[in-house]
Amino acid sequence: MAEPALGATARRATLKDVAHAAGVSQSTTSRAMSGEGYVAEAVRQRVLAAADELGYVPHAMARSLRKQVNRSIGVLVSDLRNTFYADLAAGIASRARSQGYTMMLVDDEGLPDVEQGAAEAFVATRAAGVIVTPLSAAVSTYLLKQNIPVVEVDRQFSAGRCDGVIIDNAEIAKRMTDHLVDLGHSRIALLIDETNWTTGGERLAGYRRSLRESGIAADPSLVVSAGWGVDDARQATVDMLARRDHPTAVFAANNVLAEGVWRAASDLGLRIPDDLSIVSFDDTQWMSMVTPGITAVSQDAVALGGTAMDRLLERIENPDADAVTVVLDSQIRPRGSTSGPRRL
Amino acid sequence: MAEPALGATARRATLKDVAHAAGVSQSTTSRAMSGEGYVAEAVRQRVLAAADELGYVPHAMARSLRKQVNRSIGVLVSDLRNTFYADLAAGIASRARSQGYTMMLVDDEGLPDVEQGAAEAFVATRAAGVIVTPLSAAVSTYLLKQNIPVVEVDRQFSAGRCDGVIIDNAEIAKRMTDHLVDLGHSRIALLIDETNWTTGGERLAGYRRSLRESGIAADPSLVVSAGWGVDDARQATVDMLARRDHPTAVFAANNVLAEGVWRAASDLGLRIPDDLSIVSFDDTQWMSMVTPGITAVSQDAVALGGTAMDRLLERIENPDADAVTVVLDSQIRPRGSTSGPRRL
DNA sequence: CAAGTCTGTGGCATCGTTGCCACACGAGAG
DNA sequence: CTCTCGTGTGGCAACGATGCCACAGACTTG
Repeated sequence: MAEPALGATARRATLKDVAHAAGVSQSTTSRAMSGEGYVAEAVRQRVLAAADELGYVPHAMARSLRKQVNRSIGVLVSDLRNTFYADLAAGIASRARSQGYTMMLVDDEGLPDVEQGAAEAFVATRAAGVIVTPLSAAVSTYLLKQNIPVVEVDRQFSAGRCDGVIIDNAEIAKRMTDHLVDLGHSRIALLIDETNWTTGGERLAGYRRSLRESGIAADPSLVVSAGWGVDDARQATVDMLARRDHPTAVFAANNVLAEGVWRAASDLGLRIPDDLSIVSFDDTQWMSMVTPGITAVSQDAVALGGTAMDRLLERIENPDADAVTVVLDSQIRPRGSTSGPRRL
Repeated sequence: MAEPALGATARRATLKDVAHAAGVSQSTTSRAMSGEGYVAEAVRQRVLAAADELGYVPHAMARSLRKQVNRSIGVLVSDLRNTFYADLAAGIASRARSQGYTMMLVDDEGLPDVEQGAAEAFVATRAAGVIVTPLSAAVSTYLLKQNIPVVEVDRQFSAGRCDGVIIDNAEIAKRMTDHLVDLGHSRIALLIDETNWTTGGERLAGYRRSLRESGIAADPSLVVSAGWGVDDARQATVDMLARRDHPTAVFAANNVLAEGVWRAASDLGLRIPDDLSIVSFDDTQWMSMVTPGITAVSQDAVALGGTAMDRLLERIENPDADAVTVVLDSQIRPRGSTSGPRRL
């Protein structure tokens, strides 16, 4: 390939330039490059050589404009710095790439304004589809109205109106709570960030169902709203444990909260699980490395992302099929952070 | 905004449609929407109302084609599942968004073919610029030849030919090794994945320089090439520690390797730091949570990404300025994983 | 030998925007 | 009364690629 002309404005080569260099028309050049339609072998070679010589790369946007198709998708996640979302993105990216799609990624940082802006950007670029961990029903509603296929992943706000890929949060949260109940705990705290999303809502519902079915009176003061950060969760835990009727076990509703709980326990010099049992939603790297390990609900975020991409591709293929919600498996990984409550 | 007509093909509204609905020409509509040029206030209102009514969203690609500018950048990282790269991407994403750029993200999974493919995709979409953690000089060379601004981050293969944002790997690796030497270690292993990238190469160089300046004979068998995964590193560590002349301290060249070392030590029932001192490059979440904590080199990946984006923006602004390499700060976080060697 | 088929090529409209240019109209100046 | 000017509007040619269509030869077929 030739070096760009020094000093020259170095305009990028277009089809026209290639056509001119090869001494044929644009139509023929286009046919030669794409392999569609009749082109004499000698001419094809000449065109290909000219294209290579000029370092020609087809203008994807021009092509996309003309063909009215776009092989790029939008992905909207809440926090790339959280491994859960990063893994999700990795799963989507991997599958998208293998299917020849490019991925526009936006981290909305939990801000609805950013989410809305990203959705508009996806519409503006005429994305073939969007995968989103939604903050509310607004995104999906907007995108569907704009006729863009949407897959909600992790959380669901538009079940029935668009596809979703989730795990059974209520069921697994119930089973996790059952585990603590079976060990003899009756004062079990749930540390949670929000309960308006389906994730939080269902985890809370599962927790409550477990207690109810076990005949344990639910104490509302044991459902603690921590904020969004590690330090908030740490503080909330310290406060909670300072109470006279403190819990003997804590269920952290996600990995960030779990870190806060763990650090609080560490600050307070509590022995786990003797002084306090800890379980968590989301199995992150550190939970299998600390001593004792943290018993956690494990969901495969990469698979979640890959499945969401599969769903999106099928939806693009077949836009009018009924909305599908795929429920992936999740497991409880029992580790050392749980035991029976210490006798008071 | 109106619902899309049921059953109708629901073609997305274009400028033409808005113009027709407002009863004016496309030119006027364009002017009304963009605010450039003369438009009577009454007409502008009418156009805006029509646009809103039709749910009109400008076609970014058509605009980009016509205006010959593109506010989107390409980002190419090696492994989104590694928090280092995820944080890097988060830093880029945040800054890109605030500057009104969209981000196309590709995870090359360490594969040169994927890297090259991504570079071609970025050229095809006429990205305004690219930020890359390169696998070789090939990407930058290719993109620069195509006249696309490039910033290399974390690693550098084209110093002087394009911008870079890195830390001083050699210096900090030397200081980390010094720390071990100061504690009395003389058999210090370096567990490393590769030494061809500037990261690995410089970390090795720093390690060697420290030993040389401390008058410790370098034992080549103590520089161990582990593979890329945790299990490879774990196995390599087990093998290394089984040797008669095993090291008393291990320097893991990144967080993945460190996990392998840590798990191996755990498997072998070694007490840290009494039986083995461990230090690591890259300070990941778990290193401050395990007991004892792992002494590590901490670099702010989010800041690295943000700075790379800043660099790219300046480069786009001023394409002909000399190439700049920004060196960010890094620190050693001393924790409990290091002490003097046990007397044999 | 006329009609039809197959191969190979170029012309041109089109995708959705933008922005230059021309033009139209009313007001104010000479 | 003409001339200029400021305002407001529409026509039209790009941007880069594609694909329909027409057409030109060479060849087969009845």
